Amino acid sequence: MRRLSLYLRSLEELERAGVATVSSQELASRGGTTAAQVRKDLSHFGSFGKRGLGYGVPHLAGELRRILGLSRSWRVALVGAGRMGAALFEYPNFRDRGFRIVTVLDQDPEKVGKEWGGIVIRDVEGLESVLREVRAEIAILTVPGEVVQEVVDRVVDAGIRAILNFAPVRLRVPPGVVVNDVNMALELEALSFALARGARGR
Amino acid sequence: MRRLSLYLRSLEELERAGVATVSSQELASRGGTTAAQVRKDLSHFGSFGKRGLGYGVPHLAGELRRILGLSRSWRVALVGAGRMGAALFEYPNFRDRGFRIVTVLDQDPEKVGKEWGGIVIRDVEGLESVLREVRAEIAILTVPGEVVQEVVDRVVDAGIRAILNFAPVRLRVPPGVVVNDVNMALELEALSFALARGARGR
DNA sequence: TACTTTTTGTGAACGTTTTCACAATCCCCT
DNA sequence: AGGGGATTGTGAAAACGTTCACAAAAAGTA
Ligand SMILES: NC(=O)c1ccc[n+]([C@@H]2O[C@H](COP(=O)([O-])OP(=O)(O)OC[C@H]3O[C@@H](n4cnc5c(N)ncnc54)[C@H](O)[C@@H]3O)[C@@H](O)[C@H]2O)c1
Ligand SMILES: NC(=O)c1ccc[n+]([C@@H]2O[C@H](COP(=O)([O-])OP(=O)(O)OC[C@H]3O[C@@H](n4cnc5c(N)ncnc54)[C@H](O)[C@@H]3O)[C@@H](O)[C@H]2O)c1
Repeated sequence: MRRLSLYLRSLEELERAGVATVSSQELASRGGTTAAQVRKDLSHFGSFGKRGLGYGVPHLAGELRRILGLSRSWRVALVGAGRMGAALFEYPNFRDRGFRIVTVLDQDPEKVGKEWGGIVIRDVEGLESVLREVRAEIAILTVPGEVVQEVVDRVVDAGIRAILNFAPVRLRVPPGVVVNDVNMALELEALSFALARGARGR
Repeated sequence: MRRLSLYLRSLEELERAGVATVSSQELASRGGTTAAQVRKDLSHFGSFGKRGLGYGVPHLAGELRRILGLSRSWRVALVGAGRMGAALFEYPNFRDRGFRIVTVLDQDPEKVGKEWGGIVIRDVEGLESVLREVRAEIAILTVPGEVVQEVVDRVVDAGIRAILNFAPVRLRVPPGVVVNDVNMALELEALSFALARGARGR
């Protein structure tokens, strides 16, 4: 359920603003959906509200964090210290939400050994042992599309079961491993489609 | 239809490999879907295949490019010359697919006037006139979440009708303007959810 | 306590998307 | 030229997701 994250984001805003309770109506308008949708989504995981009153903001936020697995922090390995990898590494928002990059790996001898904010870039050569050593649980892959499948096979071998992939390539993984893709080209093409459609009929 | 882009990507691979025709079955397995799905998707826009034979690879690729609006090139404005903006600017894949970044804008006086690969970073102060001057059609926004709504209002004023937003903020736009979000934190949270779910029941 | 107001939780209705199944069509081979 | 094998295009069925509508519950009011 992708919308739970959005609700959590709204709840955190409300928490900071010191609001005590919120109705499904209010959550819906902030999340860009409907009140019935919010209630259905939440009721799927339990009964968190009080009839006539709404949902307790800190309580619901806590429940959502628990459901989403965000009440703990996750150990993340970043493979590919290129431009995209650097942007992600320096982005503070991930760490704030419980995703800690604990190691960075690359193939380029120019980059291996360099230090990024206290973390030394390791050689991808020793990927399996490094990932086990740092007990990484999630891998973010910002390597070129030509090599990403090979890297995937190795991180899966190293025991990783969750992967965030930036290469525009469909990955093959064994059952039990979750892959999410971030495909910006696809989003741009969706815009192109909408503009082209708008310019023609409808 | 988001899947059309995926089919096109497969078709381009097949084109490079010199394959002449492809069946819905083959396209489906490459795109991670089913043969019936591929045929339904395509039949919605016309009848592009030959029964008993499959689809002509170059022909179908051409049709998909036309449908997706990729047979022309689009003029893109990049607002926010930070880390993410820099990674996107240097990424050759977008230009190859017909998205040409024609101007870059930022607020920081340190950055304004600098040159990035032949393009001078302009001051966001003059956003409306710059966007009209370069005839931008799509805006990519890589500015901080605190200011993104203000920037959106201005690019819409400047005539932009398609926006790719990287800030983790829900944008409000008038009807007729399309917004796509790239929300990496959300993708990470989906991984966290899957891992937490896997560790508990099911 | 009884009545009113508010808002949840949820079965049922509705709409959309996916899958199924098969006749129609095309190429190829003899 | 005609039959065989392959694969599309597409209605119909099934699955899935969203919206509706309302009884049940909570809290305030008198
Ligand atoms: N830059 C962008 O804006 C952008 C946008 C969308 C998608 N992507 C995708 O993200 C990925 C990375 O893009 P980028 O722009 O950062 O590229 P980049 O060339 O700047 O970085 C790639 C890095 O991966 C390293 N690398 C290569 N092979 C490796 C291997 N086998 N193991 C470990 N590291 C290896 C390289 O040394 C380099 O540091 C690509 O797949 C690209 O398609 C990038
Ligand atoms: N870096 C990442 O990996 C990452 C990941 C996900 C989302 N994002 C989002 O992308 C956006 C940019 O992130 P970043 O890491 O590049 O930040 P950044 O601070 O490196 O860059 C932001 C840039 O925007 C400019 N800017 C500020 N206000 C502006 C304005 N009003 N008009 C024009 N330019 C302005 C700044 O001068 C700066 O150059 C943020 O919204 C962030 O949440 C970034």
